[in-house]
Amino acid sequence: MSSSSTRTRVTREDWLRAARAALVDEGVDRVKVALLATQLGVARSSFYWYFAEREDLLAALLEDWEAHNTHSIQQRAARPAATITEALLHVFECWADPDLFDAPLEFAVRDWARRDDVVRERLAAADAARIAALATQHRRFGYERKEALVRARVQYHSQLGLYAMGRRESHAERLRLLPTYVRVFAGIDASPEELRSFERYVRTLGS
Amino acid sequence: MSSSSTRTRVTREDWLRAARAALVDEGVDRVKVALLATQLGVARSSFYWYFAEREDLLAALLEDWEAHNTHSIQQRAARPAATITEALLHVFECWADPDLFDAPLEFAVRDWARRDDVVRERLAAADAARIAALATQHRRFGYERKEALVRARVQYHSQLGLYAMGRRESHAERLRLLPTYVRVFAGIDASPEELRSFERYVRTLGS
DNA sequence: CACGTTCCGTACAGTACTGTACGGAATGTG
DNA sequence: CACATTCCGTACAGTACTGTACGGAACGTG
Repeated sequence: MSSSSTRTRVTREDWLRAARAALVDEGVDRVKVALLATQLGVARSSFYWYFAEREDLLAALLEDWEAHNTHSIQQRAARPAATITEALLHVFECWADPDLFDAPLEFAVRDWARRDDVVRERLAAADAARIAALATQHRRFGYERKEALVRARVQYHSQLGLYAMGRRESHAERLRLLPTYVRVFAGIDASPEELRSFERYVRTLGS
Repeated sequence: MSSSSTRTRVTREDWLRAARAALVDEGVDRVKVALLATQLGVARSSFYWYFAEREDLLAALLEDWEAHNTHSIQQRAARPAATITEALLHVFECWADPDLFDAPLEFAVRDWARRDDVVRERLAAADAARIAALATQHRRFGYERKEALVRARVQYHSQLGLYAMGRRESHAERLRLLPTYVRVFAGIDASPEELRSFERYVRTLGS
């Protein structure tokens, strides 16, 4: 499936995948062309076919992260909903589905940002964009400007804090606490149908 | 004051200080003898007078962190108190005073732990020891085993989460929210005298 | 003021990277 | 089956580190 028509040994995607893995569990400083090459079983010159230099690889990694994680949130936040609780549950899909929001990658990037000014700015911009998306979502349901922003922040920060703890909630645990979370964030309860709909979504995911 | 009696250019403490700074704002992988040497304005051979090798420096850094941050919490948690609220406020001194709990160092070590198994184990042990100290503190005031542990965890995790956010509360903000925090953690309100006593402590700190 | 001790400068290996140059094997295309 | 294209192996510089060897300058002590 990943093989192109030629007898290409590794693709650009393979390099990116390996680099992302290294970034996530070893940090940027250990994303090295030489290491990835031996890991992939090819010479380093393959790398320089796909990328001009190491920096290009890191830039691509950052692009991917931004497009993926930030876009997932913006997308869910923009989805039409009848009530604020339904709208919130749409965003919650990001926290329940690793395919929508890649938490390990997110925190690897946050580490990276501590030592790289460019990344720090991109991260700050991403945080702002995500919170703005959540605030806009609230405003559509009548919250005035200031309260919408505060609620967006609380929601976003709470979720980041949970991830920062390294706490990996099971789907069961998540579903058990869900109604409470929603009540805290929205100020009102979600309807049983809304909760059931979210549960159905979670059940389509693995584990 | 830091100069010994000889014309020593840099001391072991100077190396440690510089290394700690590098660790905190660049990550372990950029704690390099060569860089610290130019930064301190001496040759690398000075380093090898004080340390056998780079690993020794890192080990010393880890020792310092553990002795400092963990010990501060254990110390405050063990201090005698008449009520649970007073006891809690003793621990809160750690969160208010950077000299007691070095948050930037704490998170630099947490990053480090992601890429080093030994550090990961030491960190896990430190987390456990700190939570145990807080749980023991609760048990002295009548909470039964299970509830004491849960309350200790909530308290510790909440504080770590706040730090993880990079949120730097001012002393004023901290004092304003303090009564609420205490009520949440202890389940009851602190007395006005207890709160005043804590405020006096905070006022002895800079800024 | 000899003399040992403490600390550091210089010089030498050795390793682990990055990026470049070039050639060649495998494939698709006329 | 020429022939260009795609990809990668090998070889060559060059840089940034680590650790070692050794000598010497500066001070403390008898």
